[in-house]
Parts: sequence; structure tokens; C-alpha cells
Amino acid sequence: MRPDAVRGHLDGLILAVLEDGPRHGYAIIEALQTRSGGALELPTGTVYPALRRLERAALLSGTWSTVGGRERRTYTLTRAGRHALANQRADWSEFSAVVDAVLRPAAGRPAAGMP
Amino acid sequence: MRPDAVRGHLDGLILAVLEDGPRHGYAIIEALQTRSGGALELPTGTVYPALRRLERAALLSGTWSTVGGRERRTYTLTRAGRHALANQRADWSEFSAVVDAVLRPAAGRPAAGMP
DNA sequence: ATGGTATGAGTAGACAATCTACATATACAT
DNA sequence: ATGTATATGTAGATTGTCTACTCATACCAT
Repeated sequence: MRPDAVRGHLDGLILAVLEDGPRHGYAIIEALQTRSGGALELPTGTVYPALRRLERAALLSGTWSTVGGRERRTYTLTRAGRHALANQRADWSEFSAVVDAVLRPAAGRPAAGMP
Repeated sequence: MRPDAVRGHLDGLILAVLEDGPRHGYAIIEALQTRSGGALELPTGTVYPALRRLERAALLSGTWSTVGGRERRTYTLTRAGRHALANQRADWSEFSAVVDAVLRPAAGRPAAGMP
């Protein structure tokens, strides 16, 4: 999949992963990869800033912990985050229906200039 | 639908409309609106630059004409444009499957931290 | 005649999200 | 010692879309 394709939909994807329970950034990246069947290989430079943005927007809350000598920031969906996720799902549903409709080949639709 | 949602997918939408036959910018905007059931109300400032970009990329060819005293630039899909449209459809297909898969609620998926 | 709406094309500049590339650090296996 | 996996992050560039605007003609209603 070409990079940049997730633009505008990344937030929903992250929120959806977090719906299963709290996770730290690296685990989110892996979950995204797993759930997408390997199609989503998001660079850390994309995900970490997004997490901070979502935290700033209060859709996630993050807490530091140390596991095996390594620092982790674990993110949890807030109530607002759950609400936002529901909105994202609805938005995606509408959006994908629209794109499907427009992109669908012209079978049956009269071609321009045809009588 | 929130603005900016089409980001990354506009090219495909435009190419799909043009598959029916040549159209000028204004007609493309209207076709997008019609085909989407009114959901896509793209401003001219979004579509016209996109058309020029697609023409520069040789996916469209444009020609001027005057109809009823008004200048029109009519765009036609090039062979490369048809090819690009096919790619866009395949890309969209994959992308929407991926987003569906990730966004789908967790029914049946074990929650993190659960035994 | 005047004003409003539809048609038609376009530009300038702002904005925001993602990308590439880099920096840093620990644990563990070879 | 070297490399790989784990883990988080920043800086800067890119780029497509958005908002807001300009310009022009045709046509209809008042």
C-alpha cells in the first residue's frame, strides 16, 4: 500500500486498536500490522506524533512505566476517545460507501455524449 | 462528511468520473456530487488544481472550447489515465479492506490483559 | 436598469498530517 | 564485538486540500 494512504484515517485505526485495552506505542504499531494482515507498516515517526496529538486532544491518556529496563508510555482510551472512535467508524462507513459509489465502473450508467 | 476526507483519493474519483467520457471541470464537480448522492461537495479550489495536476501528470488531456460565450476546459482520460484509474481502484479495494479489518469492533478478539 | 443566481475557470496562501531520516538507549543472542 | 529486537522520540520536508478570493458571461426577475 502506498504511503500516505492512511491520511485522515490513522486516528480511527489507533483508537480501534486501543479499544482492546491499553497498549504502548510499539505494541500499537505491531497490532496495526497484525490486524491489517501485514499491509500497514507504519513508521514510528508517523505513529508517535499521532499518539501525542491524540493525547493532547484528550482522546487518549498516557502513563509512563518501566518494563525490563525499558521505558514505556502506555495509552488508554478515554471516554472522549471511545466517543471519537464511534464517530470515526460512522465517518468511515459513509466515506467508504461514497468512494465505492463514485469509483464503481460505469456499468449501466449512460456515457457522456451517448444518445 | 468532514472536509479533507478525500485526501489521497481525489485523483481516483476524478478519473472515475472521466471514464464515462470527457467533461469540463464544473461538470466534473457536479458529477461527483450526483454520484455520491450529494455527499461530495468539492470546492472549485480543490478540483481545478487537481485537474491541472492530473493533466501535468499526463493522466488527463485538456482542450479549450467556447460554449455559449463561456470558456471551458474539457478533460479526457489518456491511456495512462485509464491505467492509473485501474490502479486506483485496486489500491482503494485493498485500502478499504485493511481499514475495515482494523476498524471492525473487537467481537471475538481477546482483549489485552485478559487471560 | 439592477440585482441575483447559475455557469465557468482560476489563484494565493494557510494548514495539517504524514513522511523520511535521524538520534538515543537497553536487552539479548551469536 | 556485532547485530537484532524493543522502545521512544524529534526535525524538517513534502504535499494535497482548504478557505477565500478574483474574474467573466448568461439569464431571469423585479
